[in-house]
Amino acid sequence: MEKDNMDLKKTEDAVAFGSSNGYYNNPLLLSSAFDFSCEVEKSSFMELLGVQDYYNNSGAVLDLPQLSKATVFPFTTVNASCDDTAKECSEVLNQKHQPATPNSSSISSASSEAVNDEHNKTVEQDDDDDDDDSEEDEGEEEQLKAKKTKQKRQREPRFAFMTKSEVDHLEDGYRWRKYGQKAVKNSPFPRSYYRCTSASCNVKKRVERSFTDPSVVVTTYEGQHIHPSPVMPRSAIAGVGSNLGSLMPGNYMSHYHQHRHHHQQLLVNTLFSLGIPYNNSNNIDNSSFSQDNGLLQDIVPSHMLKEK
DNA sequence: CGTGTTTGACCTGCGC
DNA sequence: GCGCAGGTCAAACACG
Repeated sequence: MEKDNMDLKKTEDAVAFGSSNGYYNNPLLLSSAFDFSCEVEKSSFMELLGVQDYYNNSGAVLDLPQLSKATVFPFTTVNASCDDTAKECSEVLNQKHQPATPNSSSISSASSEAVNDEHNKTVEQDDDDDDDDSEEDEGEEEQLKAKKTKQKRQREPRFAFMTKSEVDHLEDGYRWRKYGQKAVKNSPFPRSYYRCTSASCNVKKRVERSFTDPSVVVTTYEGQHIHPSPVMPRSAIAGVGSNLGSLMPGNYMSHYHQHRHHHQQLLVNTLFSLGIPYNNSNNIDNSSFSQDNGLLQDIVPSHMLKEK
């Protein structure tokens, strides 16, 4: 498990990069959270998405038929058991998440700011192994106590992605119930808090509009769904929605694989919400998903994985 | 009536 | 200790 954490930490080094390709002129900026743990996977994944061009360690310019172009940033991977304090993590990330191209486009910096800002807030978790989720629900005092302790100890892994969209709450294949809204300091746009409506699923998400670029929506997910997406298309369900991340107990997969799975799921959900088939340029038949493992290779043709 | 949203109050953590 | 900001709760409300 510790090794997994280390791997995940490495992926946190991913930086939100600006692109010199003027992607901000494109109708859609899609920035998502992927932890490409190795170059093979990264290239394969992007190839899968129909990426025409990508750069090592930088944002990739996607050339998707339905989108014109979009940019994917690998960022905001948060491991679930970082022992460091949030402060320490934030400091590290602050240093590392400087735009690679300082003179990149305005939206790039704006996005990066948003990302960094989000990231700073995102990288806060504790590693309480002594968690016992025993909660007595007798007596209001006990409830309150439980609430307090629970709130303090539990912090699910979070990650964010940014989407250029006119609507704040993007359809991602799951049903959400809004449970709060707060004004954000230094921003005219409020932050909305949503919770997955599925029983016993504690996934939350925050949605806020970047004040530096009001056309960009920053969505932050916390936790992982323990159920299939109720409204996912069959292809996506076959590829992601019904895989281990949905069907297996949370502790079955390593954190690492859970993250990978979740990021894939996020991408697929996001692309789906935008009307983009995630396998648009590949002949991936559903049979290949029948025994997936929630891993990248489950949605990437095998020949891609062989490429080095 | 069930489901989801709104919104003010409250709690918590953090910096000073 | 105090103030602030983020996050959550829950009653009231809206809507189909």
